[in-house]
Amino acid sequence: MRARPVWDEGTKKRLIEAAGEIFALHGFRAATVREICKRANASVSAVNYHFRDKEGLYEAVFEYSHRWAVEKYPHDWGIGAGATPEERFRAFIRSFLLRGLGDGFPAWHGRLLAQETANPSGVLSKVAETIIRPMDEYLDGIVRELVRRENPSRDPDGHSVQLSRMNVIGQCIFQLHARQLLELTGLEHLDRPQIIDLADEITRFSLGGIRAIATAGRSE
Amino acid sequence: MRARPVWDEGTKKRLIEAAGEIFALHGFRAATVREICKRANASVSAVNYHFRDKEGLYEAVFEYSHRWAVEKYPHDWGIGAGATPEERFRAFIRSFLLRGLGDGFPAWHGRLLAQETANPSGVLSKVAETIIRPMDEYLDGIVRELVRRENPSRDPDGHSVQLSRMNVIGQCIFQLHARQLLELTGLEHLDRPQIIDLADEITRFSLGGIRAIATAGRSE
DNA sequence: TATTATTTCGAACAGCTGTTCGAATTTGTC
DNA sequence: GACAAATTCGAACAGCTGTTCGAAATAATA
Repeated sequence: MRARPVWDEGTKKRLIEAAGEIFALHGFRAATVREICKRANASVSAVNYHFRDKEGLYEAVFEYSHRWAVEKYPHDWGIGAGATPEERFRAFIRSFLLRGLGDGFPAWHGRLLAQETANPSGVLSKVAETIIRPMDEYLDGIVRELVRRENPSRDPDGHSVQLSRMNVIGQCIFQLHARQLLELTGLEHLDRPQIIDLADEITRFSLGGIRAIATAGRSE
Repeated sequence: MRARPVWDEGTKKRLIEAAGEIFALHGFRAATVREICKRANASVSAVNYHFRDKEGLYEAVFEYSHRWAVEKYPHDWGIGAGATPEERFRAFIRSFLLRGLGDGFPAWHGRLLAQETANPSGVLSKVAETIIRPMDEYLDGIVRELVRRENPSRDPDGHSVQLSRMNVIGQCIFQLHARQLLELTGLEHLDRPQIIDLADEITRFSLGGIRAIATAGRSE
């Protein structure tokens, strides 16, 4: 006569989605299993049954959100094969921000990465190889092209390229943090065109920055 | 016959410094009073005696580190009164990074801010007025000058200025996060000249970005 | 030295944490 | 419908959390 799991489509899936929101909001350590289960309308022991651990749940969340992210917003999102470096650069930033700010239901993908950046939990290293490294290498290729274009006379300086990459990612991740903070204090959600506008402005800013780095001498 | 507090210069001060390190490392919520007291060689009840709360300790840490920061690395660090906007901009970024990456003993000041950015604890709002807002307004003035210089024909667009500010701060905070992560995985500490080099590269990048934003039309 | 206030300590507290376990329930297969 | 496997549940667990409290120790004052 008590709660029958009829109205749902799998406790497992509900747990992953609830956990994604909570983990993205509080980080791994501060998030509690009980809060997750409450949001998922499941008992606390369900986590251990389906995922063995709180950590196992965390990994599952990462895997789930990563699969969703690369499927819905791949790095070359919305552009063709023969696109210019600028276009690919813009597409990369757009998809990055849409992954973290969009209202698609697992919109917490980017914020998970942001949380891990601020407070690495140890689980990160397991998924870093499958999530962060490919992203970083993809961006590296674009930046190298941009630098080479700006200064064809010599090979891009690896140090400068790395710095430019970090600056771009830093701007994007800061947007995720700032938005999360602002929305908690009662700011409206950004809709899709606004996110794209924001992405394009960051693109413009970063292109200017990369040019400034590329055209300068190696050392001051 | 037991531990006599002779060898120290005040439990209170030791607690604040130990707490600074731990809070900067784990954030407010994940840091534990017991770990702090262990590092400070004090009993757990000392926190409640001197600071009433864990939260009170946190506020004391902020106040302490803020006072240290503005004294040792003010925003106009190392430049004279009649400096150009570029020089003031560079000085701002240098002091920001030195506050968070330097090896001065409360080097955790910047990381505290970074932690609060990633996971606002509620205490932040109390200190935001005294720490973040002045910093933001100072930076705002510089960026406005830079934009006006680039495009004297019209007043700086407030939206663009805000975005440029966020981008600059985002790059700097990301450096703090990235460094903390890299150092945990066994990377060497940056020494002072390296930090200054890094600051100057970020300065160059950001100047290029600001110029790109300033010279572009308001809307695409 | 006697007396008072300040500081420190360890033990104990209630509450929350992740996890385990057996019973109850649902689902799948014949 | 009968049986077995998979799933869900609530209760209970040991461990850690921040905090409290009275006693012990120190410092200050006379």
